[in-house]
Amino acid sequence: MTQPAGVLTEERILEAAEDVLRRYGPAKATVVDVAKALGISHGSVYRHFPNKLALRDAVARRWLARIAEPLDPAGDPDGPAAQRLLRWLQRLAAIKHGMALEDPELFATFCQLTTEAREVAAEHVDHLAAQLTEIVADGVAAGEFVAADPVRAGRAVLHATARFHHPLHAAEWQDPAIQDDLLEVWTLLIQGLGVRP
Amino acid sequence: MTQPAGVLTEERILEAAEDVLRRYGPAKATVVDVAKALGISHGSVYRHFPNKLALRDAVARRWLARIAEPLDPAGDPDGPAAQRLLRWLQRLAAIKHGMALEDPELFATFCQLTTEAREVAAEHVDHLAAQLTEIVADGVAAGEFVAADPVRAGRAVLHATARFHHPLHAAEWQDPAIQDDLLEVWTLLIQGLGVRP
DNA sequence: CAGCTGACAGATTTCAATATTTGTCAGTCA
DNA sequence: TGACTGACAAATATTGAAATCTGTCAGCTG
Repeated sequence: MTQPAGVLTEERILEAAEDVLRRYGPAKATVVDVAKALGISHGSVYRHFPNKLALRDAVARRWLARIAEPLDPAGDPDGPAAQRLLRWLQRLAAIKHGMALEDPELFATFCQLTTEAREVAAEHVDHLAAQLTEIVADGVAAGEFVAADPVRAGRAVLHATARFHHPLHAAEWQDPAIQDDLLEVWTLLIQGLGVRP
Repeated sequence: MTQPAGVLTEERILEAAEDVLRRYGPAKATVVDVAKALGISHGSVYRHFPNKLALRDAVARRWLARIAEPLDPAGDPDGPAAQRLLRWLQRLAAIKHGMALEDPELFATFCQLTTEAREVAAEHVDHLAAQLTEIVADGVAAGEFVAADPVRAGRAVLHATARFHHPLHAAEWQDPAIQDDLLEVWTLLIQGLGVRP
């Protein structure tokens, strides 16, 4: 429980906080627990974070950044934009669905944390939308897509696929048809109702 | 509290149950309350509904039917399918957003009831998807849309617009930009990324 | 003196006793 | 006879006293 010293950095506090949240869940995790895990008094934690909420927000931010990082379109630059878009959506869905299936309790913790940290979640949404914008813009540059405003189009794609990545819909991910549903929505988005296939 | 007799019909019990749910909320509403409102003993309620859950499901079913009814595409048969689709989506959104804004407590009751009654909610989703399918099929018949399978397309449109009508997203409806977001998604769905405007 | 401790007040949570509710069923009543 | 009652057991919810937690700060320590 008492960890050998080293400097007390925000990083180390976050590490411990994440651990405690994992172990006890969001309802039971206390600042005292975090301090105990670090072998310090809980007062010290307040030297680095103004309050418990800020600490939680910081944990949520790290968590979400870790999700967005491997999705960066720069990591998958080849092929038609339509296909890259599909791969991006499927990867995002796979990450979330994986979390939800493998460790439902941890996922619940994650959900609660992120829905409470509205600001942080909004940043994350912006980040994801920006990644989609990049793909759409590439598609436009390649003459593959027509989009007057790739920024708005990127956001619209994210919104249209909320059911497949928004944690609120986690319960629906149990249904194996969810994969097909995503494909179907993607098809609509790409082709539009007005285009011959 | 004690209502004059008349025959004790399921209809009257549902009426009373809905009233009690409205008044007390889902957490406090008891079968005893419902019986009291009808001036009967709570045992009598169990003569018509096997248990409390079935009673709640029945209330939820009525509630959802009342939402779906005015949306019937047969009530708005004129104009291009794309416009009818937009009107349908906007009407659905307006109904839900209106409930959420005007009487948040009642809406919360409604949400809890429907998320607990998974079966009933699924029926409702099917019902809405069928209405969308109708519009899409009309569009295809008129040569306005191309959709290999209007049933799947209808479902896809409903899924793609979940953010705008699914009660889970109610918190996001506070943002006035939600109207524009819907328009944007609709545009994508109708035009597709691949069509010149 | 910068970084930490630990005692403290007020807010929040826990826990166990107490009360209410659900669902059943033998019996009443018209 | 068939619709209804009301007493009952088991499950669930409420309550309030006790315990814990959050956030502060005066003072310690290296």
